[in-house]
Order: sequence, then structure tokens, then C-alpha cells
Amino acid sequence: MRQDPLADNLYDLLVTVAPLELDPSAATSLADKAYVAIRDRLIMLDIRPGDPIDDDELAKDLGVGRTPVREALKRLEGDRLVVSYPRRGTFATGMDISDLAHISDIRAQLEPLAARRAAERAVRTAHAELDELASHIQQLDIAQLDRTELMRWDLAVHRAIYRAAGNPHLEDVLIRYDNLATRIFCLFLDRLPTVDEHVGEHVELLRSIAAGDADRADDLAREHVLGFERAIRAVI
Amino acid sequence: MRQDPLADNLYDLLVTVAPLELDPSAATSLADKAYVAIRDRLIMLDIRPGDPIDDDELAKDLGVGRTPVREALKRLEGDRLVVSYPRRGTFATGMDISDLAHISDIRAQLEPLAARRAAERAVRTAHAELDELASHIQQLDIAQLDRTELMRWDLAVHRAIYRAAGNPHLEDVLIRYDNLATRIFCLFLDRLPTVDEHVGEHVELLRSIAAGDADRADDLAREHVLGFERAIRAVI
DNA sequence: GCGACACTTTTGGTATATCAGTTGTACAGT
DNA sequence: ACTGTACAACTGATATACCAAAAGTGTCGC
Repeated sequence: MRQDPLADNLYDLLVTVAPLELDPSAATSLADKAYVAIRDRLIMLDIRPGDPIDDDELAKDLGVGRTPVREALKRLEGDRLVVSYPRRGTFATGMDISDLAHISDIRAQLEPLAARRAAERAVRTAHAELDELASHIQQLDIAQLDRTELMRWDLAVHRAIYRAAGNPHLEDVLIRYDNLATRIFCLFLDRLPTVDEHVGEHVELLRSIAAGDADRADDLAREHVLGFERAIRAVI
Repeated sequence: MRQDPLADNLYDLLVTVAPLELDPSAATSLADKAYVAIRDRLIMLDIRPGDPIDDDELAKDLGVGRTPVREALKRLEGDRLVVSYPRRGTFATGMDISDLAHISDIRAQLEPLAARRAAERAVRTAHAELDELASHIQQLDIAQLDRTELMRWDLAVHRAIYRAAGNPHLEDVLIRYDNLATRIFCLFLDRLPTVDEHVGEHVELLRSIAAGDADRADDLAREHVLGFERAIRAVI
């Protein structure tokens, strides 16, 4: 599935770990594993919006008991990735246009903030890592990547910026809405013409943050979010 | 505890109900009840930062089993109101200056957004309720209220605005950080000289939203958040 | 014969009890 | 005084029991 060792490493480091969990190597509970596994299936649309979710089946599938799965589903409900109707079952959350608008409204405020804060801090902390990430992405041959791989890089870039912003709460909320946005992204991925452009914006954004250009990072991040919303709306 | 029927009504309507739970009269599970009860104790500092939390004791105290309490604590961990160190216990989250800065940074972006959106929508939807709430608060004799009552009104005002903004996701995240901010507020409440001023800002804010003055609502909300941070910092 | 109501069955949710594993602390021995 | 071992406490996991709701089927009445 993932062959590139650097990609693997970065992905685990930036995406797999639960939000604000300080120690990536810490023993993750069964519930955490279930959470990450199910969340990824939801985001990557292995479980599509509206699909019913059978906790017993998932438990067998992941080789754990029902309790950690139920716990994971509770967390995912908090993330608005699943909804549970009492005595009817749990389902992958449906999606509509207004959700995209609502999420973009929030992200249009917070992504620029994170980019700005990251730029302010990066000059003395994480500029090397961010530059490295930018270079790595620039080298990628986008046309050759499958969508899962592409999404993983998208997630990795955003997580790196959130982390670099140095505000754990901001990181929390941005991860949450980035997951939701990425899910929408996946939903329209095959209809979207300009995916490479989207990735190009990442490189610019990372470079400006690494260079400590807060104003430019702010602008680019905002344009990135707004451009995303426009791109989706164009193909609806 | 709460005598004023209007206050009671509004509080339950705006604060008690779980975020995005559409139907306030819906049957709330024991886990929900435990969540609200424990969250309130945390915010109102009946359980102070750093305090250990004994789930068994809480379960007995609330008259429910351990499971709903544990479920509630899991949710509260997501809200960053408690932290759980595996096999050591769960504790009320500690607080420091940087938390205030981080939270204010987020709220300074999102509270104005919510106020703006609420103002844009209020003219044709909720302006009557918001005006009513403003009048009610204006009539309150702040000096006579105890801190719990004061906090409840503070929460009620903010929740009303979040709801009026018509963006469930925004409501989610703002409730989350309003809880955290209110907890900090409570922590410094006895040292804070200008609580009545804070409430006065609420009236102005509500009125400008009800009048549909989005720009003014935006400004007032931002100033409200920033003023809050300044007020706390002044007494540290 | 058709429709409506009631009962039963199935499914999913909630709560409690139990078990295992881990960590921290205390006490004793060197 | 320091280290090692043992015990206690607590969390995390799972199974089980109980409950509520919904859907389907059968029977009775019109």
C-alpha cells in the first residue's frame, strides 16, 4: 500500500497519531487503533456517506472486541464523521453543499491563522523540516500517484503546518475540519480537473512559512481554502 | 439553585443540551446527563484544575453506573477538560497562561465570524429572541447575582449567538472553547474588577446582531474576546 | 376478502460485573 | 540509604444481562 519509507514515516508521524497525543511511540490502546482505522476508512470513502456501520462486523474485521469499536465510534460521532440514531444504528455522516460552506467558513479563518503562527515560529524552530517536506512534494510525480497516496500527502502537509503553529488547541480543531474537508475532497476527486494545482499551492505555502513570511503565508492559506471550495463548487 | 423560570428555561435550552443535538426534548441518555453534570462541575470549578477524578465516586454521586461516567469522561477528554494518564487516573486539566493565549487566538477569529453570520441571518430569523435576551440581561442586577448565576448568563448569551449563526460546526467549536474560556473566567472571577462591564458588552453585542449590523457585531465580538484576555492578564 | 391492530421477534443500546495487565508505592532486606 | 519485590489500586477490555423500539406477521373484525 505505502512503499516509500519516508512517506510512511511522515504519514505515521503527522497523521496517524491522535490529536495532541504528545508521544507518537506511546502504547496506543485498542480504541485508538480502531479510531484511526475507522476514521481513515471514512475519510478515504472506503465507507461512503450514508453507509450503515455494523460495530460487530467492524470489531471482527479489526480483530478487537465491540467496546473499543464503540468507543471509537463515539469519538467519530464527536468529529461528525458518523451519526448514531438510537436504536436504529450508526451511519457514516451524509454530506451536502451547506456543510462545505460551513466548514470552509471556519477553515477560511483558522488555516490562515495557523499558517501565520507557523511562519512566526518557523524561523527558529521547524523551518528545516517544512522546507524538506516542500522539496519532497515538489519532486512527486502527481500524475503517477493514486488518490490514496495523494490524500496522504495532502493530510501530511496540513498536519505539519498545524503542528508548527505551536497551538495545540488550534491543531485540534484544524485537524477535525481538515478531515471533513478531505472527505469532501475525496468525494469529488475524480471530477476535479486541477489536483496538481492544489499540490503546487502546498509547496508555495510551505516555503513561505519556512521563510517566516507570515503575511504571505496567511494569504496563501486563505486562498488555498477558498480555492478548494471554489473548485468543488465548480464541479457540483 | 435556579429560581427564575425564564432563566431556567433559557439555560436549559441554550446550554444544557449537547452540541448540535437538534431536539432539546429528545431523551438524553445517562451518558449525556453525566457529561453535562461533570462538565458543569469542571467549568464552575466545583472540580478544580489538577484535581483527581474518581469515576466510581462520581458514578455513585450521580446515581448511575460507571460506564456512562467513563463515557462522559472520554468526551470531556476530547474537550480538553480532563486528561487521563493510563493506569494512573484521570484529572481535571491544568491551566496556564499559554492556554489562555491559545484559546483567545482561536476565539478572536471565530467569535467575530459567528457574530457576523448571526447578524446577517438575524434580521429574518432570530432578532426577536436576541433582543429579548438583551433586554433581560440589561434588567439584571449584576451585583446581586452570585457567580454561578452570572456564568450561566454569560454562557447563555454566547450560546444564543452561536446558534443564531446557523453554522452547526461553528457552534460546535465555539461551545468547546467558550467552555474552556469560561473555566478560566471562573478561576479569576474574584480578582476581576470589571465583571459588569463584561456583561454590558453582551447587551451591545446582542443588539447589534439583532439589528443586523454585521460589521459592528464583528468588531464588538472581537473586542469582547480580546478584552477578556486583557482583563485576565491584568490580574495574573 | 381486506384492513387494522396487537403481539412477538429481532436488533441495537445501555449498564454492570468481571478479569487482566500495568503502574506506583511501600516495606523490608541487604 | 538504596534497591528489589510484593501488594494494592486503577484503568482498559470484554462479556453478559437487560431494556426499548421497530418491523413483520398473524389473527380478528368489519
